[in-house]
Amino acid sequence: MATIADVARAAGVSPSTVSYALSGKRPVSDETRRRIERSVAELGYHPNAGARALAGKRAHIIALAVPLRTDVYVPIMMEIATSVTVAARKHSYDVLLITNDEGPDGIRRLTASGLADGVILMDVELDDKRIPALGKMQAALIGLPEAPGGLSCVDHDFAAAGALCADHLADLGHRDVAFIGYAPGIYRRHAGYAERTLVGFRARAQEHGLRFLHRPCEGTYEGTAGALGRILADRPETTGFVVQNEGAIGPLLNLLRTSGRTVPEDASVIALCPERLAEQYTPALTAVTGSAKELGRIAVEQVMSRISASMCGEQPADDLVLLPPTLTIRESTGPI
Amino acid sequence: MATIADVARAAGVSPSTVSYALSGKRPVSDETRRRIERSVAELGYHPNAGARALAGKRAHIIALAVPLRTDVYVPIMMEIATSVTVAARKHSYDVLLITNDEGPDGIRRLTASGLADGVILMDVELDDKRIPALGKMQAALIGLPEAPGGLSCVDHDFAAAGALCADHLADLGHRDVAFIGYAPGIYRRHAGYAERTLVGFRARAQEHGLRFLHRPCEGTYEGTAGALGRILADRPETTGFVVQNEGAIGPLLNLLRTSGRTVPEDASVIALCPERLAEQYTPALTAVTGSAKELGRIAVEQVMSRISASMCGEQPADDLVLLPPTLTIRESTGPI
DNA sequence: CGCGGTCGTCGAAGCGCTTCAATGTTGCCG
DNA sequence: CGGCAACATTGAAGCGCTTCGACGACCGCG
Repeated sequence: MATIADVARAAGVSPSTVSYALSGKRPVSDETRRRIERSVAELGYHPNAGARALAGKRAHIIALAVPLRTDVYVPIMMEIATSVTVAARKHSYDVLLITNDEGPDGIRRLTASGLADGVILMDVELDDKRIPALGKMQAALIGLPEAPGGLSCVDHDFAAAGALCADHLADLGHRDVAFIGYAPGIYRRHAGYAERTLVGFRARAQEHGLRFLHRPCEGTYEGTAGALGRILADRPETTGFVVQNEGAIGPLLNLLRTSGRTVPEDASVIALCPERLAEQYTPALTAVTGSAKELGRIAVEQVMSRISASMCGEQPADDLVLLPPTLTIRESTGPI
Repeated sequence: MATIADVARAAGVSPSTVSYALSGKRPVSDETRRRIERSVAELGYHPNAGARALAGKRAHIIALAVPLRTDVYVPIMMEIATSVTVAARKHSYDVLLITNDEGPDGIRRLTASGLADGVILMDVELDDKRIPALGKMQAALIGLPEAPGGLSCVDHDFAAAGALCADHLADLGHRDVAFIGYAPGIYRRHAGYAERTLVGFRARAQEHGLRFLHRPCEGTYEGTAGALGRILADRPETTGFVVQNEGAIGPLLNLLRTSGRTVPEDASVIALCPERLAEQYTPALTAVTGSAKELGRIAVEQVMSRISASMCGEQPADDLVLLPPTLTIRESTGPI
């Protein structure tokens, strides 16, 4: 394996010059730089990661803490993971995967060993036990904790998404609407995304003078049947439905059909879910969506900026980004 | 951050003794070891990863190359990724994520920089362009390439899975069966898993004297409708269906129902898909499954054994593991 | 009692890189 | 033409760890 000394010898300069030429931290004459670049290419030189980390005091690695939980829509997690990896590479960083089963200790280990310069925490809960473990480690959170003090966070603007749903249904003339949400356990756990969506929806629905019901719902056929049954029993005049539980979408459409309601003529359904999911139903679903890719990309920018700030001895600025959602009108909503 | 020297000072020994105590590469008296362990705990010492990699000539990191493709069932990928991470941690290894968009160069970079000691390639194709880039890097492949010469591979035994389907349908008395496969493009690409399943199914079906049709099928409602339509037109007496395309399962069940066939009374459906998927349909699907977790675990064992072999100067043995599939009988198959 | 052999410990070298202080070189101004 | 920048380059130190060879202490054996 070629070392920096090999390159230096081949280019007829000293190792330090090669280092400076490659890092650009000091000016190097064009002539010298060219010779060095040629030698690097010829020898297929790549700096040794360990040595670089040791001497340079940064590992050029960020850690990505993925959840083990499976009650979230997994493809989204994967999408975020790949967008994080791609975005990190743009900064010449690599991505280390850590799972929750090591718990907060995993994060402590990274901090203490200098393996990673920063962390991205996915699927952050309101009161996430991983946050205290961060210590001095630079971090970006995907999801909003209760107390984001001094941390960088990025998330979908779920409140805006909820509001968008209310707007759309109100615009179409619906007066009685129902919100079919996540499983009760999720609300009990005070998952931020679930609550914020609901709050946004509720507020805007009230502004529009809509009457509405919220029904938590397990993402199963039976769960959905129960939720829908109670909605139609409590308020049979309901014509607008908002679903935030991926598992309930298919059942809901079937149940509406079998109860004699045609979508979108008799009932409008609007989903809070990824594009791909919304498109694969019949009828294709009007949906409010956020970009998972964007989430990952921004989280990377946030850690990167924190890392470079902390390298310069500055106090990294905290930062909160809420990504605006998009409403895509498809075939499942219509005027009443 | 505490260093090995700090620990040594606190324990009243030399740094090398601490190193030996922690690695166990040389005997250390119980008394000394205890003092060292106490100091380690008190100081919260974790060896610096960079220094360890530099001096020890191994990074304690394996890379995991995940596909960017989305025409595979993503949760499986995620499951493999987490099981790899968990298994790697058991060996005190961490996992670095690399995506295909860097292509073979990404792998070359890892090899040259010594960032990773080994690689696991997921979703390996028959003629995978990443394989030549491996060079001297220790690797395990998840999936079977055309020429696994000298490499370690692990995959589901798709042929056995296909055979299991044929067995089950034959046992139940079905004589005319259909295999609803992946999209034609997948067969044209000669994806190993698709072909092997089909081969295994075909051979066993013939042994049982079954008559059967194979229909590639896009994973959409329309695609499935077309495939099923042709099957029922060509051979209306077909009563057994094997589906290997996740996207076709839902549509198939609906289509059978609307064509007046009750499952499992009039037609049996057996799916080649993950458990979780099979369970969520009504009726719950009889399915042939392999364990994704196991795939990841074994791949890790394979790289680990190769890494330690190569550290000892031995030639790592190649290894091929095909995981036997399991048939889980649920509600979608019955005697005819 | 002396010799070889363990056993436990230590000092020092070195892994490949970054970075600082210092050196040599050139060019410009007064 | 002397002196002082500014620039390009270098040697050497050191990051924190592993590992090798060496050393002293202690044991049992002849």
